[in-house]
Amino acid sequence: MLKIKPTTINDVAARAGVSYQTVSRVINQHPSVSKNALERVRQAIESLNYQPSNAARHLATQRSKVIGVVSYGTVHYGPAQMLASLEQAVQGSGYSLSNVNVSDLTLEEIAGAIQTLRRQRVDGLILFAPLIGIAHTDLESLCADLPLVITDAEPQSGRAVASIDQFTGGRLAAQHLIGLGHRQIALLSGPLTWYDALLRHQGWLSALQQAGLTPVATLESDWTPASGYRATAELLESGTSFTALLAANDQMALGALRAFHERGLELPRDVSVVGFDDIPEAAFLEPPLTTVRQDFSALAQRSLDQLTACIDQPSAPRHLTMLVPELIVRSSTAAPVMKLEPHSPSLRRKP
Amino acid sequence: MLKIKPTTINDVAARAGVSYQTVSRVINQHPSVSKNALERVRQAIESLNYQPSNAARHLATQRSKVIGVVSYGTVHYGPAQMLASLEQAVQGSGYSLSNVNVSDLTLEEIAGAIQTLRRQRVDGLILFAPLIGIAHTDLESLCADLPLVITDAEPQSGRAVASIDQFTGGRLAAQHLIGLGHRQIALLSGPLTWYDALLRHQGWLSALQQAGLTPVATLESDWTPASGYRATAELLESGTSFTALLAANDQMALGALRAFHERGLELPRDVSVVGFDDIPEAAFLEPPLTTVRQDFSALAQRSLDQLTACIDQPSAPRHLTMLVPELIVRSSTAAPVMKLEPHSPSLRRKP
DNA sequence: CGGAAATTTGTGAACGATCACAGTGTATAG
DNA sequence: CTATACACTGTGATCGTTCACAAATTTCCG
Repeated sequence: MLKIKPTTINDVAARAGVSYQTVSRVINQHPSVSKNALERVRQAIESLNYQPSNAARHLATQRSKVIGVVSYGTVHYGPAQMLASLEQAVQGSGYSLSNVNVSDLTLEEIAGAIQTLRRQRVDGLILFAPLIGIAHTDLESLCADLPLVITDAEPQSGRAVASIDQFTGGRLAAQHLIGLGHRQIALLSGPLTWYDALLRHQGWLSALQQAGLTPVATLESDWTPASGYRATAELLESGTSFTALLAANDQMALGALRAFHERGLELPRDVSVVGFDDIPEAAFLEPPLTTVRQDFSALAQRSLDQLTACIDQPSAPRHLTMLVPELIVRSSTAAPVMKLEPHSPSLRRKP
Repeated sequence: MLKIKPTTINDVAARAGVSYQTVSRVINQHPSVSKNALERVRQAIESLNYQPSNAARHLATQRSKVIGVVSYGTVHYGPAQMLASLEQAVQGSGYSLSNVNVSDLTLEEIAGAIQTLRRQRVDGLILFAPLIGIAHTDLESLCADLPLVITDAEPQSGRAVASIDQFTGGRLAAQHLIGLGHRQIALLSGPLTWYDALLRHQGWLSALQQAGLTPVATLESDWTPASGYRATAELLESGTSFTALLAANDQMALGALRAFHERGLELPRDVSVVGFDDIPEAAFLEPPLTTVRQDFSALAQRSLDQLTACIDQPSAPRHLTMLVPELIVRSSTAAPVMKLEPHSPSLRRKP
């Protein structure tokens, strides 16, 4: 298990015939270095392929230049996209990312993730785990005095929050259907332990309520196409009558599409469906899916900007950023067939 | 910009009334600590919410306990899945992951990524960037004496490689179509700068050749549904006659599906399509997609096992792991309609 | 050419942990 | 009751870097 020691600042100094401090100055672009020394040190660095040790630097400067991320469900489209966007956004900012993905939304898991990141002495924290059920006081004590930006969580006073306005997104989707004339609308939610899922759900309800409607059915499933399929199949079996379905993400909408197809129902003639996310597949489904697009890279950029602001100036005021998502109308939605027609479009109306 | 200093081993020692060394022993579970001291230190750690500094530890022990990852294209399904699986796999191994996603497959980008990871003094490297065009000698000098596992790259002697056997995957897909009786097969490749794309392509060709066939068309696009759609549309416009299409991933297959739909072609009656990846959506498309499934979590686990073996014992022999992907037959493939029938299934045959 | 100012360079201590070794104190044996 | 082993505890040096300060060198001006 021999391990060859990497070259250090001293090796470079010896090679260049200067003191280690001069090398340090070159690395940190300190102005008081003579042209001569600068050149020699540069060459020594080059020829030894020297890279300064982040750990030693961190120890000496008391800043790790690492931003911690606590994520959840990165196998799903939204979180995966968010993570990739964050990675993109830190490029060139001088920071690097350290991500811990929690497999469960328990307080223990979250606490464990934060502790892992504390051991790394991260300079700040971006939380994009839906924190329903985690008391703010717990979070407070876990993060202590760490600069923190929360994503996908309820706005809390005194905390920097950057979110996509899921509530408005939900309203947008529902209003679209209502505007088309739908009055019998079923809801296919994500797991309501996710803050996003809850907010989209509440957004739907808000719009329905405003139009004097109540959902004809409320289903909850787990974001996957399979669960969306099952839930929709059950709904159809139950004989509930509806003309439109609001799904909390595109994958579940896809499962629903499949359930409709299998029963010979056509979109948008027999049912309208609105998804959420605008996954790359959405435009190419049969039919192309009307959905709500979220701008993850903008969210990532904002989160990062806010966090770095907090790090540089802890006294700075905490902002609350809300990005409004965008409704993308495609072909999975249309006006419902007139109620007066003899062959009513309502599905399997109970006898 | 005041920064409250995190608690150190000395704070704990003072609190517990012992020396810092005793605290260190408790942290590292050294046996020679009296029950009394152990208990007091534990309480001090608890009440101060102490977390040892990884950086200081790293400096003293000369091991960072970090594994570096160089990835490419993590917005796409495969790489994203691989990354999530790796994250899953390191949980509890004592290591943590540091990922750098390169935006370009140039030598400079790769070199930059590796340097970033060298500054972190990673204990080992997992490369899952398709390294076509990067000379082995370059790689050799970049990684010097770092334990290294390569994924998605050509087998190199002396290097540990863990891959999914894309070539065989491609063969499987092609053989399936050939077995069904297809003889006019078009190919829809990914960008051939990706090693995976190239290998799948070669696998297809190999199976076709073995059956005495040549592809009726060869398209190359960029993994996205949109590009798959465009390529397929162009193919249809060109009037080329074919009964089946091999796509290098499911998303491009989806784009193709859409192009067929729009022209009134039905699957699998008029055309058969095989994808690659088995994305969660695949089973719910219209029609459910026949595809080739890759086991990313197995790949991640293997890569990690190999790497840790290399780290613990650099002299250990390098293995070459090949995971065979699995053909998932669904409803997008069927035997072609008989050629003898009056209304031939071949598409837009040139006059 | 002398001396002050400015520029450049070097020295010692610190960061927070571990390692190697040298002390304690207590029990066990002769 | 002394000698020896053993369990436990503490001290100094170290890892690779930066910081604060001091020393050495150069530049400038009268």
